[in-house]
Amino acid sequence: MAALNLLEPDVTPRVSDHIPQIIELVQSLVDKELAYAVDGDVYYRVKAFGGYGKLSKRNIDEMFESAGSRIDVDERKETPLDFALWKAAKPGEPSWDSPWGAGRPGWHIECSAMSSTHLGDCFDIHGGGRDLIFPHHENEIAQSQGAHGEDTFSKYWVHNGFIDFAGEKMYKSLGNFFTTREIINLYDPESVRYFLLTVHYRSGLNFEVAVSCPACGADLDKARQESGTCACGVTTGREALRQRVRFPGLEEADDRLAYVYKTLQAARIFLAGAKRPAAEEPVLEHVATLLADFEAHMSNDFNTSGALGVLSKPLAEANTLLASGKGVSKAVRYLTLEKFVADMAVVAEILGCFGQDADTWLRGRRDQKAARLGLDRDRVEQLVADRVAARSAKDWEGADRIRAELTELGVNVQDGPDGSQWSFL
RNA sequence: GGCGGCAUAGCCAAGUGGCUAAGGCAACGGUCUGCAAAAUCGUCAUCCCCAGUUCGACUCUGGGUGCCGCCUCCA
Repeated sequence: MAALNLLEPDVTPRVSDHIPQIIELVQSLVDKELAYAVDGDVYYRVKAFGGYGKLSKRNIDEMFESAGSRIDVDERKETPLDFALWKAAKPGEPSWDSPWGAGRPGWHIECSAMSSTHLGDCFDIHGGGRDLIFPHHENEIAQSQGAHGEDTFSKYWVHNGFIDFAGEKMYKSLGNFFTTREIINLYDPESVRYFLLTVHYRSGLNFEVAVSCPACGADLDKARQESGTCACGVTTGREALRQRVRFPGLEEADDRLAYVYKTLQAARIFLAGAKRPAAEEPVLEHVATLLADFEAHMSNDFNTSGALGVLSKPLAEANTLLASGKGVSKAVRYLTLEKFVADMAVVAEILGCFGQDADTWLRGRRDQKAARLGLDRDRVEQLVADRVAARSAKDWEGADRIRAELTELGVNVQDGPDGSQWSFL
């Protein structure tokens, strides 16, 4: 979690530490006749709670009719929709004493009990996967509002979509999923975070999976990923195939992140080497509205995708300014870049992205890749130095020869006003 | 079978009852560069199908198709 820049929860409550609160909550529902006890079980009387179904937009009357058509109904319940708040103990199960005998909590009640214990009867946001909307969250509402009143419990619901790998399902030959650990071993955790941010939280997210044949290096299409057999005739086992997995979506995210960091880095270098103008002047249009545009999207149900989108124009504007001061005054150039850097810091704080030191991030990215590819860095540095020497002697042929050599190694050299930098192709 | 959600360019993905339907990737064409890369500029969609409502719908309603989720002691 820390690697993904997620904050630690303040409280991680355990059900077994809240049995008294749970019993108290169940009792209050019984007292209000919203629940009834049968043979040591306690069930919620769904029909007695008027708002049932409002979260999942289900019609309760239709549900009463169709419920039970697929499963056997416990005859002791008043209606099939009634759900357990407390279950009588079965032999061998952990249990606690209660007014209804030894038993354990039902499967929704702890959320109601623990949320009111730690957050109070009313709180702002309740999250969860969209698969939990019915019945889990619906039942939580029935329990909490039944006990505490109609205007209590969560003000907003945040239901997130799911992550898929390679579309509908995973391939048998690859296994069914990849862990976060496996993925951040391959890609920078911040790139993963950025990738997650490129879609709205309510939408699902698909990790496209690319796999190449260990024998010939050809990319395997879906059918071949499934079978593990390449066109070249070689069949690869699951573990070996998993070693060959790439996530194109994450690579794209990683490149985008690098673009942002490079821009930020260049802007900081520029500002460090220039003088701040004495008088204030209006900054260029896209940078001027960056923060307001960004926040408008974020304020609209955490639209991170839209928010990321509005960063493009100011980013390009900054890069244009960085490349040349043509057409703008020195003051506007400086002040625009200054505001760009400052506002991006605010954006970084909100997103948990773009907040690292650009030099460190960029260098770390390159070093990690060099290590993974087993690149001989000393040799690369030497070749780059040789090429710089050749260039300053205007030995273009020699310089080109060295560039070709570096290309062989998968390395690209960029010539800039401040010298030559190398990176990966 | 029932209920809920989604369906936007080659790919990813925002968005709106009427103004140019964001942005990214890819592609193509410029600028820049000794070469190149990076950067930058430009080009690239009428929004799953059918029928309605409306002066006008991609955006609303109904039907269809496809995909996802739930209805299974998993919270």
